[in-house]
Amino acid sequence: MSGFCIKPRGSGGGGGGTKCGRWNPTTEQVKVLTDLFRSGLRTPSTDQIQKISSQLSFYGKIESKNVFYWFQNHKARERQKRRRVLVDERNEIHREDKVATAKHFGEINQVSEPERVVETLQLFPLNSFSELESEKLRFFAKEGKENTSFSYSFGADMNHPPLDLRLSFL
Amino acid sequence: MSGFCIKPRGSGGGGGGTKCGRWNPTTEQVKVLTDLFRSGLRTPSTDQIQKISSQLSFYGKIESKNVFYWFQNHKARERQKRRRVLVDERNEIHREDKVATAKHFGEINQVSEPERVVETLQLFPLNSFSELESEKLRFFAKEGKENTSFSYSFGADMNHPPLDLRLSFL
DNA sequence: GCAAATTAATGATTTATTCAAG
DNA sequence: CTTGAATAAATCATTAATTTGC
Repeated sequence: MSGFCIKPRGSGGGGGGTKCGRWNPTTEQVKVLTDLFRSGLRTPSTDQIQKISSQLSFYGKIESKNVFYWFQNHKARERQKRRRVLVDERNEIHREDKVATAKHFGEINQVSEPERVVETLQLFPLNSFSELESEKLRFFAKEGKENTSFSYSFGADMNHPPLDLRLSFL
Repeated sequence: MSGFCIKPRGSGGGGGGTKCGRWNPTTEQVKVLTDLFRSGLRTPSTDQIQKISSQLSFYGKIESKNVFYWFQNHKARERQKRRRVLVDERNEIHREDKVATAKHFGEINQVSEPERVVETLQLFPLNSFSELESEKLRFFAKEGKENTSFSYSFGADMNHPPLDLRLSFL
């Protein structure tokens, strides 16, 4: 009966010799976990975690928390991956915001001049909405009680205007 | 005159499939909106919506109603997400065994004197957790009952046992 | 071929949010 | 308004891949 994890880590010092520092899943374990994930399992319940762990223990040392962490990490990193792809697409396509992705393969209207009409936007009637909007938006026409001011400052990208949102809410 | 959206085609009968019909927020816009949401804003007033929209128009085409809908949708979806989690929990566990939380694992660091009680770890039984873990994983500390059976079959490698995962999901 | 050095993956922790009870 | 519950995001840390010099 060789111990599983003999010594997590020495307290001080370099904590060097960590032998059994962390779970190292076998390929079988990873395969099962991945398939479960692909089957749609995202955040297994405690019950599920226990069962999975129990089953996977056949293939090697494993604890429930490993399963828990695995799903957390895998889910997060899949999402991260997706997000990055989307961001890349957005960045590469342009900031011109035309719906470049013709998901709807409908008639591709050649918006030859999307041309940001920003200037017009600035003229946007600041105290009334379009008809359509007014119908929907008059419901919250109850103005809020402005108390504090909220200033929003951007990170570092000076590509955009300074934009300090001085909104009279919050 | 909501003419930001260049009408791709006046025809269209129901005015349906307008290509430009849908607002496509830029990452900057989303960032600002998200930050506002995180700052506590849930249902902005008309004034607030106008100001936000006005500011965000710097980054691309946007209308007030977009802001309005964004907040409505975001709020609703956040809530929906929570509800969904709760429902899942209730359906699958509906007991004291809450969902595994990472918070409950965290204890390793703060211990003043870790004390090499590691040997206990060696006793780690395959279907229960060590004391240390049990403290953290007490949420796992319940064995499940098997409702449905989920049989998992491996590819080809017979190096492993049959392994039929009997999990109560899917 | 082989280790030391470096880089890429990924397991494990910590931190910041969210909604909603009390 | 405060706090409980539960992440998910961000981060830390260690292991495996790989590169490199010999």
